[in-house]
Amino acid sequence: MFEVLRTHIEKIIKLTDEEFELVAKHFTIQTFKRRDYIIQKGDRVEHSYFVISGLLMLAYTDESAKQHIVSFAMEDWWETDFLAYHSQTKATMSLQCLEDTQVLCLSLTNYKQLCFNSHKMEHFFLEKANGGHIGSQQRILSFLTSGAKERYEQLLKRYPSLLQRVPKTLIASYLGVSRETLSRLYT
Amino acid sequence: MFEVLRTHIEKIIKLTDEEFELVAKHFTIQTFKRRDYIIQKGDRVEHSYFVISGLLMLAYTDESAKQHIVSFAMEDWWETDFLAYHSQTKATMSLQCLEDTQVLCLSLTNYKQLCFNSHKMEHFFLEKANGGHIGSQQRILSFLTSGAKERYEQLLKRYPSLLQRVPKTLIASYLGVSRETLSRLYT
DNA sequence: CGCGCGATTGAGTAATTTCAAATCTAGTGG
DNA sequence: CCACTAGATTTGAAATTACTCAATCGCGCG
Repeated sequence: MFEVLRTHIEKIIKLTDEEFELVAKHFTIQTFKRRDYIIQKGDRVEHSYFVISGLLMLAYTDESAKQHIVSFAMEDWWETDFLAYHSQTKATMSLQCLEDTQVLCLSLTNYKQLCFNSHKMEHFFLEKANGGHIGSQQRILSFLTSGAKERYEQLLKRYPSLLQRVPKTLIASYLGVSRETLSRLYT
Repeated sequence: MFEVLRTHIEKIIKLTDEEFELVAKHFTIQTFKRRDYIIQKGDRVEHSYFVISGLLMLAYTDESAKQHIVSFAMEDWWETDFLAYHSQTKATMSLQCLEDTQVLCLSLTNYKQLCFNSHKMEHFFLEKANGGHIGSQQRILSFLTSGAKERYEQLLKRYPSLLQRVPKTLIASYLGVSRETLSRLYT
């Protein structure tokens, strides 16, 4: 279980066994079933989640009950409603399981403690945050520069497994087009 | 000059005079004129920039020479081509001055040194990176959930001064619509 | 076999783009 | 103070693209 986390962290910083032991203590494990909500709109967001196995979607539901997918989170990803998490406000988005999923949970308190006590871990989170920022910026770029078709191709190129794992309706919602339009793109 | 930076940093962490002295040594000052490029596509990106005064735009130019604005950077903002900066690759975007602008430059080496030597500063950058990630995610959300008109209103609400400072053509390019469409929105 | 979910297709409507032309505005030089 | 110009903005009209709503198709599962 925790080996996945360790491997993940050690892509960025090296930890001794004792150090990793200490880090691991800050996490709890949880398992969810397909369709379960980890976070629902309005919840207090106590944790961020590291996905060990399974697949999540971070989605916003608008006034007319339409879902918009901000992000998919597969194995090795960190996800939560980061705004609500860091600013301790109510969730505006929901985090839902698209498959049976196992996650490691990190409370905000433990996150801060980890950062405060370990320069290395703070560095790790800094790298992750930078990566997240860059990734989101690339996604913004794709909205500005590419039509839906190109965005679709880019997505499949980057995450080929996604098409196998999620219905096209959700892909469409991630791309920002209707499912009908997506369906008509590649004909 | 540097007081602006200090005030900015101290919104997040407190520094003694000596500590700030040390931090300040890692920066250099540069001034640019309106229309100057700070970064051009293809450049090595050596620095990230803290805007003291003036206004920048971070933009991507596509195959058909059309500009797409990823971000405006006003006073108190950090900007650069973060992907190129952190991964030490050539710039894919350009950073250009929309007004005469004064910036503090932080080289990647100095950034790393600062992080390595100062837990506080690393914490500062972590907070900034988290903020950047959250901000970008909100922008993605606005593309998914809102039409161009709403995005325009949100932008003006958040940065009322922007309309005074930049031509609408650029606003349109930031919103992802043609200038003609933007012009027709509020009639 | 038939139900239900997801994907596709069709038709009409709405929104956006493109290209071209007209208008407006701020700053410059006479 | 005025005329002029360059850049910015607006407007018009046709063409494209995407959306909605509805109907149909395909397939796995009880």
